[in-house]
Amino acid sequence: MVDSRLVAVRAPQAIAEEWLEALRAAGYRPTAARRAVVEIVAGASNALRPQEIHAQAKRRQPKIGLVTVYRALEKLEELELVQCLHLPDGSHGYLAEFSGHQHLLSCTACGRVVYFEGDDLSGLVTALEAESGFRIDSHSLQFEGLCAQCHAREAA
Amino acid sequence: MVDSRLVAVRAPQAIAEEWLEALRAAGYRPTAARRAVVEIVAGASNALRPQEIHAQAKRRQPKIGLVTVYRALEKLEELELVQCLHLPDGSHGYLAEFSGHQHLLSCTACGRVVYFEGDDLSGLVTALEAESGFRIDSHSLQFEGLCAQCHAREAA
DNA sequence: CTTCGTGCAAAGCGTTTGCAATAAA
DNA sequence: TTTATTGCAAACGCTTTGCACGAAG
Repeated sequence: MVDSRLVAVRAPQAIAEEWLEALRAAGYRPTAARRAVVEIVAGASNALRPQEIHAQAKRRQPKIGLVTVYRALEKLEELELVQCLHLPDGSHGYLAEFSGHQHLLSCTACGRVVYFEGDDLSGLVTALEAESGFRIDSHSLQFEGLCAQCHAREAA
Repeated sequence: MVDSRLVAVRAPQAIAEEWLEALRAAGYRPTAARRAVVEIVAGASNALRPQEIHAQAKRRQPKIGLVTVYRALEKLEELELVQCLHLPDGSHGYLAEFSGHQHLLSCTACGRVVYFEGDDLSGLVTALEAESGFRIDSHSLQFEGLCAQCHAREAA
């Protein structure tokens, strides 16, 4: 039996301030546009597409362009503050990257994402390396299903 | 400790004939274009992009179009003969789908793919369902690393 | 003033669709 | 002949790039 543990999420504002500080430390300017993107992604509980982030950001910064969102995400990804995941339709979703090695559980209906950690794949990795001759560097483990709300909605 | 087992691969020609028969059975016509695509994908040891398949297919069927490759892959995927995986750059790679639930181990250097089965994630799934409220439908587990050849080449 | 960031427009890429010509049943 | 299939071109959506304007240090 493998141990798992859902990950506690910190306050979005705290994360946002932390990210802006990290940007500053890396020599990037904490502009209004970047602040908007940072606050949206830090406060989201599911993976957001650049378009969705852009739509939300325009409510705060009406003149912000989609391109600026892409470029802000690029910086955040570079600093390992957000992670990018490939969605089924080929586009990308961005979400906060928490410390440590974690995996995702995503809802196929609403896109909600929950993180967990505590998988222990080391035994499998060792066995595979011995059998295949590969040197295994990384793995990705992702679960999909329906979250409680969507499950209830489906039943109705 | 989790058990793993590498998967034995059948002869490419046998797979190709099987796929053509499956297409026929599903009411699709086994045309020259489809034969080319089928033989290429069935004989590949790594995931191929539509463009790569097209390039190889043109050597047999010079007039074949990229679109035809996409449509052939669509049918093969529908019949669950090939599976499509999302590559890091956002494009897709296609490869033979073997029976049973299997996972991949891919080489980051050369693209070679090895399959394995025997992971047991049921305990983790049960624990996650209880903690998150999700109903988990599927999971994907993928390992990346360097295959023996590329590992040796890197050392040189 | 110098450097970085922005927005716009246009290009790039993988993929999909519309349609007339073609090949299979 | 009837129906599926093909190839071409064009459209599409997501993402990236070039460039001049604007803002931050």
